[in-house]
Amino acid sequence: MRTPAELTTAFRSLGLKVTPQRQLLFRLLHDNTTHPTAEALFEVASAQMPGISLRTVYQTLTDLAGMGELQSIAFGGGAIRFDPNVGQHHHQVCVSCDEITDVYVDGVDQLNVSLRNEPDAHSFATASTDIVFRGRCVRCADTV
Amino acid sequence: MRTPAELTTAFRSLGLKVTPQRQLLFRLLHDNTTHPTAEALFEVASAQMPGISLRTVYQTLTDLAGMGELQSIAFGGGAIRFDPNVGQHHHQVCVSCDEITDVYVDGVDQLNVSLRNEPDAHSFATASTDIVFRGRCVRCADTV
DNA sequence: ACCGTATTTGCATCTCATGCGAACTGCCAA
DNA sequence: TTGGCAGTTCGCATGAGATGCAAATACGGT
Repeated sequence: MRTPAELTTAFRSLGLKVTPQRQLLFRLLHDNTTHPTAEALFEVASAQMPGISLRTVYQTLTDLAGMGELQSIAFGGGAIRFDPNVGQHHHQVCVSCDEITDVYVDGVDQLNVSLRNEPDAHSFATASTDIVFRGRCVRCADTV
Repeated sequence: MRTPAELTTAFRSLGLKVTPQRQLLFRLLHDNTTHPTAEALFEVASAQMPGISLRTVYQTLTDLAGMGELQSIAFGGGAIRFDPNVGQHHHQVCVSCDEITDVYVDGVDQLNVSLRNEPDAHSFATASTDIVFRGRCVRCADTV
């Protein structure tokens, strides 16, 4: 997503207001690589702004996602996670500690997709491809 | 997953009982390609066995998934979906009608994965790879 | 500084999923 | 075939994640 300063301009030009709550969330999300849930972000935000509402965090996350500034991803772990990296990338998920890491993959568009009883699946118009690698991160590989 | 007959034997040999409810669910799930949610399966089951409990459906789905007879997959759509196809495959999801189709992909193991500031991501021990293609199915491509 | 409108907040509500215990039943053993 | 233990079913309560709603508040253009 864009910088807090750029988001401030973007929000204003859309008739949206830039409140202290939103500014805080802009800062907490910018360059954030932890793929936080709404609750997790709320915890961090609360530490810096006691009293901020979980509802506001949800609201702002929804707004940002709607503007294309955030990607929301649903892994199996219950809550939805938010990713300020909206570029073309994929994810590695550690099955042990749930750490999520952004990864970049070559050759995705060249994958050969086929249905079970047909030569190919060209009839489906793919708009995006999401790849999730599940396994063990370096740290957890040792502690097996 | 295996056939209802095979599952019956498998359950018995594990000390688990084969009830009419379970037999019905075995039948409804075998060769089922609709990737149903627990609720969806409950609806179909209720039609054939009025009074069956949603709780029982959840219970049996959990059991089957634990035995490796079902794969549970979390797309963004809220409820978890179950897939009796436990072979190596991936999914196409129609963003318009939510239809999910199994697809087979070549070359997954040859994908070149890299981190942002490192040559590769070999430090991560990938155990499985899940690919989701999002787009429009044949039917929904027309009705744009 | 004013005022209209967007936002924040807290609470209620909703969905999906699981915990729990009483009643029931499959199925092994005698 | 029957008895009885252990696994199941089922309904209700509970919990997590997320959203609807309305009153009070505050941003920001004028």
